[in-house]
Amino acid sequence: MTAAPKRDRLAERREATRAEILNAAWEIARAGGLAAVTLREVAARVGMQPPSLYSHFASKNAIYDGMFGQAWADYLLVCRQSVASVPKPPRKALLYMVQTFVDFALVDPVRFQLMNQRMVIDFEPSAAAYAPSVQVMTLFRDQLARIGVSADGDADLCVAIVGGLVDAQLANEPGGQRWTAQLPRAMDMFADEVGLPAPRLRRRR
Amino acid sequence: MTAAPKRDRLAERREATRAEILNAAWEIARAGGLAAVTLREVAARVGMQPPSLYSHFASKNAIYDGMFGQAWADYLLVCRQSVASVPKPPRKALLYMVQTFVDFALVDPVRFQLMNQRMVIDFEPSAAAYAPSVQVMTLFRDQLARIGVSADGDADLCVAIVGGLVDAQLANEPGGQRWTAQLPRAMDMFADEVGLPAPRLRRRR
DNA sequence: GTCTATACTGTGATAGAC
DNA sequence: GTCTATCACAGTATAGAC
Repeated sequence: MTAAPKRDRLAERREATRAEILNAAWEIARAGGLAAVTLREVAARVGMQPPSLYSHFASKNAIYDGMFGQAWADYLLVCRQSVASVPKPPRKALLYMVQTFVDFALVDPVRFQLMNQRMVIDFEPSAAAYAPSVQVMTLFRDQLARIGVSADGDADLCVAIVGGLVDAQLANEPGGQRWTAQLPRAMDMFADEVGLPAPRLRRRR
Repeated sequence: MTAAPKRDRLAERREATRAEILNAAWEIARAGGLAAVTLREVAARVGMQPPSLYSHFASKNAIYDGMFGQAWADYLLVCRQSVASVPKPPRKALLYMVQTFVDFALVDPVRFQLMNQRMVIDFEPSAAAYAPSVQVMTLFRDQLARIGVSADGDADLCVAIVGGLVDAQLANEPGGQRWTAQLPRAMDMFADEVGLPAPRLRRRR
C-alpha cells in the first residue's frame, strides 16, 4: 500500500493566509476603489501589522498581481463552465461568448479595471499571473475557430470591439447600458465582416 | 480714441507660470510615465520649492486636470485644422478622421493614457477640462452626419471600436501595429454596418 | 517561517513669515 | 507669490521575538 498523499499543513495554512489577504484587498477595492488598497488597511482587516504582509507578498504590487491572477483564473473558470452551453448557431455562439465576458466585467467594475486597464500606474502583471489570461484567449480563439472564424486578426478585432464598448461604458456612464446595449449589433457587424452564415439576429436599423 | 485694450500683465504672467508648470509635468510624464510626476520633481524643473506650486494649482490632481484639458484642446485644434482636408468620399472621410485620432494617440501614448483611460487612479476631470473633449465629440458627430451617419449610437460605436483598437495596441504591444493596422478594415466593417455607399476600400480577406 | 516593533524615505499637503 | 518648516500618511527595510 502506498503512503497516503502527504498533506502539507504548513503550505495549506500559508496558502490560506495568502487568500485571506487577497480577499481583504478585494473587499477594500470594491468598497473604495483600487486606490484605497493600502497595506495598513489590508493588515488591519486580517489582524496583522503592516510589515507582516511582507511574509506573504513581496510588495504591494505583488498583491495587485495576485488579484490580477485570481480575476483571470475566475473568468477562465466561467468560460470553461459555459463552453457546454454555448449555442450551436455561429452568430448566437459568438454573441453568447462575448456577452459572458461583458456580464463578468460589468458585475465587478473594479475587477475589470484591474484585468483590462493599466489602472494601477506602476503595476505590470507577472508571467504567472498572466498565464490564465493567455489561456482565456486561447480558449476564445478555439471557440471562434469552431464556428469558422480563424483568420489572422479576427480574434484581435473582436476582442478590441468588445473591450472598447465595455471601456466606454464604464468610463462614461458606469451602471448604464448605452454602449453595452450595442453589443448584439456590434457582433452582427463583426459576423458580417468575417462572413458568418445565418441571418442577422437584428435587422439593420 | 478708445483706450488701448488693457493688458493684464499680472494675469499674463500668472498664465505663463501655469503653462511652465504644465510643460514640466509633460516632460516628466513623457520620460518616466504619469506616475513619475511628483510635485518635487515638477518644482525642481521650474525652479520653485514644492509648496509654491500650490499658488498655481490647488492640488496634484489639478495639474493632471490641466494636462487633460490641454491634451483635448490640442486635439480639438488638430481636428479643426484637418476639417478642410477631409476627403469627400464617405468611406475615405471616415477613415481619415479616425486615422487622425489614432495618429494623435500613438505619437504620445502617455497623453492618450491621460485622455482616454482612467490611468491616474483618483483623478476625475473637471467640467472646464472636460469641455474641449465634448467639443471634439460634437465636431466628430457633425462630420459623421455630413457623410450620412447620424443614427443614434453610430458615433458611440465608432468611437468604441477605434478606442478599443488603440487601447489594445498600447496595452499589449506598444510601438507595434498589430491592432492599429486593422483600422481600415474595421472602418469598412463599420461603414457596411451603417450603410455607407461606395465600394469597400479593402477586399474582404 | 511568521509576526512585531521600530525606523527610514518619499509623497501630497498645510501654516505662517517675508 | 514664494519661501521655510512641518505634517500625516504612504510603501518599505531591518532586527529580533516567538
